[in-house]
Amino acid sequence: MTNNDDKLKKIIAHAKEYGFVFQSSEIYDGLAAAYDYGQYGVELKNNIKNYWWKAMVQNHENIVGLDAAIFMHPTTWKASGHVDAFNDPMIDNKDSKKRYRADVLVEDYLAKIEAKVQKEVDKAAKRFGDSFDEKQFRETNPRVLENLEKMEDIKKRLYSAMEEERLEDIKTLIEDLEIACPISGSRNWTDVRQFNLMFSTEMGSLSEGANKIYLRPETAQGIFVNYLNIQKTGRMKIPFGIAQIGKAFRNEIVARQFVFRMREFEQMEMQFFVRPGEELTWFEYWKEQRMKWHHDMGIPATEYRFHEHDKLAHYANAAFDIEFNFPMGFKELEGIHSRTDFDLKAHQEYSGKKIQYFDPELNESYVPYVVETSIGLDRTFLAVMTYAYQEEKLEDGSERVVMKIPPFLAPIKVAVLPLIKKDGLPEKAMEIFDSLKTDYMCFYEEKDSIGKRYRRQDAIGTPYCITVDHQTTEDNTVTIRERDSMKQDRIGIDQISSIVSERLKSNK
RNA sequence: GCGAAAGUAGCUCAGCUGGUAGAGCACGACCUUGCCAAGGUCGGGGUCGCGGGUUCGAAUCCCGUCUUUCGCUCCA
Repeated sequence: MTNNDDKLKKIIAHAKEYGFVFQSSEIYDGLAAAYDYGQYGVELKNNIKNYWWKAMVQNHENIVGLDAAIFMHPTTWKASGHVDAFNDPMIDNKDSKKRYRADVLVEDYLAKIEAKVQKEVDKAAKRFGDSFDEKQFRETNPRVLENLEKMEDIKKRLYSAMEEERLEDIKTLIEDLEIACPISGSRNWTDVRQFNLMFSTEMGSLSEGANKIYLRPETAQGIFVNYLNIQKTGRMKIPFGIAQIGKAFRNEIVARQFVFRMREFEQMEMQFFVRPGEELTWFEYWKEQRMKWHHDMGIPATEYRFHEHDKLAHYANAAFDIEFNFPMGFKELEGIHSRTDFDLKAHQEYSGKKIQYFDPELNESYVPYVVETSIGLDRTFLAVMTYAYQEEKLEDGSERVVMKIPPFLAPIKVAVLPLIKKDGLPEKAMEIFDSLKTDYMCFYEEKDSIGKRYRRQDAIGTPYCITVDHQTTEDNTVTIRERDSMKQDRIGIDQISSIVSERLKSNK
C-alpha cells in the first residue's frame, strides 16, 4: 500500500519533471483536480487517441466517427435523466457527518405536522362517529387550522426557494423550523449546496432569454442526438456504430488521484446500434474486442481484469468494467454497457422526432438497442504511465528511470545525437534528423555527455537513439540504441527508417 | 464538507531558542573529455503562499486566509 502510494507519487513527480503533466494554473497555486498535458504528455495522449480511433473507426467498415459540441440543448439532459437525478440541494450535519437532501428534511418535517393533524382528525372521527364531517372539521378546528396554515407557509417558502435556487433561504428555513439531524440530534448544519454533477453556464442567445446550459457530463448523448443524421446521411445499416473522442465535465465532490478522477476529462466512446434482442450477443462481442485492444497495446494481460456491475444503472441491462491495476489498486478504466433503447426512446419522446430504423431483412421498424464502450482517455494515459514507469538497477550498480512506453505510443520515436558537438558531427546529425522528422516525432540534442542524453531519452520513453560518431562521416553508418535493452547496433543511415518503422509496427 | 499535514530557487530540501536567505541537483556561457546521469571556471535565478499582528528587527513567534496533498464522506 505504502509502496504503491509512493509509486503514484513518483509517477506524478516524473510526469511533471519531464513535461508530461502539469498541475493546472500552477503559477496561481493550482486548481484542484485539473491537469494540463505538457509537451510529451500531449504526444502520448494523441497516440492513444489515434490507436483507439484506428481500432474502432478505421478497422470497422460499419463504424463512423463524430465530433459533437460540448454545449447541447438543455432538453438533452432532461431526456437522459441527468437533470432530475442530479439537481438536489444538499446539506451536511457537522456532527454526524451525514449528508441529507435539504428539501427532503423539510418535507419530512411537513409530514410530521401532517401526521399530527391526521391524529387530531382520527381522534375527532372516533369521538363523533358517523356524523363526523372531516372536511368541515379540517376547515374549522383551530388547532388543525393553525397547523395547516403553518404547513402552507413552509411549503410556500420551500418551493419558492427551490424554484429560484435561493439556497440560503432553504438553510434559514431549516434553522427556523429547528430541524435536527435524525442521527446526531444536532442542529449544527453546513450551508445548503447545490449538488449537481453537471456544470452549468448561461447561453444568452436562446429565445427564451438567458438560459441555463450544461457542459456535457458524458459524450454519449452527442452520439444519440445525431443518430438520425448519421444513419441517414451515411446510409448506415444496423448493426453499426458511432465513435467519438471528446471532453466531458462532472462536478465531482471529491476529485483526486492525479488524472484518474478529474472534473474535466476526456472520453473515447463508441455506441453500437443493434437489433432489439441481439444486444447481449453484441455485448459479449465488444467485451472481448475491447479487452483485446488493451492487451494488444503491449501491457501484460495480468494488469487487466473484468468487473461485473452488481447494481445496474437505470438505462442498462448488462454492464462490465475493464479494470486496470493502477498504483491505488484495480480501478475502472473502461465500461462496456448494454444501454437498451433507453436513450433513443427518451430522445424520441422529448424531441417528438421518430427515431426508428426500418430493418429490410425483418421488414419492420424498431428503436435500436445500444451497446456502449466508453473508455477514459486520461485513465488510459495513467495506465500506460503506471506500467511504463520503471526504476532499474544496472549492472554497474547505477540506477536509471526508464519509461517503457510501448514504442508505437512513445511521444518521441527517435532521438538523433551527435557523439560530440564538433568535427562536423552536429551537421551530419542534423541532416539525419531532417530526413526522419517528416515520418516520426524526432528529437535532436547535442548538449551534455552522450550517457546523460541517453538517460534523458529513457526518462521520456524514446525507444531509439541514433548516435552519430566519427565513423559516420567516413562510411555513413550510425549506432542505434534500443531503450529497453540498452543494446547498440551499427547500421547504415539508409536503414534507420525501415528498422524503426518495422519495430514500431510489430508492437501493435 | 469534516479531519490531518504541507507551502523557502526549476526539483529535493536545510535554515536550532527572531538579526535583512543557503546546499545538492537542474539551468546558461566557456574550457576539457568523448558511448550510458564526467570535471573545471564563471554566471542567472527566491519580496521564504498571501494578509495582518507582536518587535528596534519576522522565513522563524501569534492570528487569519488561500492553495495543494492524504484520510473520511460522495460517486451514472
